Amino acid sequence: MTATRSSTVRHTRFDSLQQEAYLNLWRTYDRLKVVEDELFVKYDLSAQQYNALRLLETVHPGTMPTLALGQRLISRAPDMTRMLDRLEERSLVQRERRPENRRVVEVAIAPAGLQLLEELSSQVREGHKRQLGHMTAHELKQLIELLQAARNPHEEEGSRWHSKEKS
Amino acid sequence: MTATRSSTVRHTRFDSLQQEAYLNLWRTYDRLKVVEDELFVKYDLSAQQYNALRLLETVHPGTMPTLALGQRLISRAPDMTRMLDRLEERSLVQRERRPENRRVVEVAIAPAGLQLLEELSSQVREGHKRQLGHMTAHELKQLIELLQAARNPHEEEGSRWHSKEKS
DNA sequence: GGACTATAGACGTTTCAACAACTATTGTCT
DNA sequence: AGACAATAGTTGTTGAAACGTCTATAGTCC
Repeated sequence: MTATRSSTVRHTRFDSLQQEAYLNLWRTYDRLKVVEDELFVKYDLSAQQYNALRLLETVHPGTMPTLALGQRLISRAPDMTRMLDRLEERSLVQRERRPENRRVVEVAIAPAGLQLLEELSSQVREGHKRQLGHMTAHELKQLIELLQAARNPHEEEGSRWHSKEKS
Repeated sequence: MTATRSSTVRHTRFDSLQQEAYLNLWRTYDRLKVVEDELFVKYDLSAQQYNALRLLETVHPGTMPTLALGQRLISRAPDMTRMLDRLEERSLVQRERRPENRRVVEVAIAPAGLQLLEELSSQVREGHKRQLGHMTAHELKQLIELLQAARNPHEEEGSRWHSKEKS
């Protein structure tokens, strides 16, 4: 009687279904992140920086206060100042203080930043295809919905990531 | 005629379904990670370190070579040496070189490490409940399956994270 | 069995992230 | 108007991650 991998054994590595889900989430994120990072390192960018540029692009030619930008990033960024320092050094963004309120620093994407995004756009698209191109549209939609449901209680009510109840 | 949020508008923030899925994955991981980190900082641990201790626990009272441990962690860790330095300083693990092969360093969890895990176990369980306790078992299983499918092509064939085809 | 290669880890350095403390500016309250 | 509080960033510091290089040991092949 050799022991076969029966489905009742399946969860032995995990303490609970919640844990299994979380560790799978972590692992999956980590694996897919590798694909994305491969692309960005070639341009000396972090995913987070790319994300910031993308956000600034959406308001271009307008601007955005430093902190507002930080709050809208996917992953929380407590050190916007230095991140913007690096982007500004490379002329990817511009900063200015306006006389109306000299506390806030308004940030805008610079021409070089727009050009970089342009240059990257097709590669990023291909990267996402390499990451998840093997999944069907139906699977992806289902995954997205479940992920939203999973994090929803952890999002603030008004956040762009928060989704309201269906009913 | 006020514009309602019709479902056709839903994807405007994303370039593709793959991108939407990946960014949702990232965001969800980031949000849930916050919950876990809250717990671990109280014990001056990183999630990665906790993970390493858990792995060592599974082989206790046996040992594991440094690199093997690094490869089995959820997220890749290129600097096991110093991570183990820190754990050893706190007497959570022990290391030794054996005469059979003086290249490899065998790592074992130490009594203090076992005790720490014991101390943490219920809190970790509660943490996972706080993270995902609002999801039904069915949803969690579905999520797990989709996550596995999503990362599967990015796992090595023999990895503990790789799942074979169903058929 | 000596040269060559492969393996396992350690170490030096640079860069980033996180946290706290600090500065400058504006708003509020009496 | 002056004192106090709140807002928006900045800066210092410490710890950890990433990367490549370096050392020690073991296996392989004339």
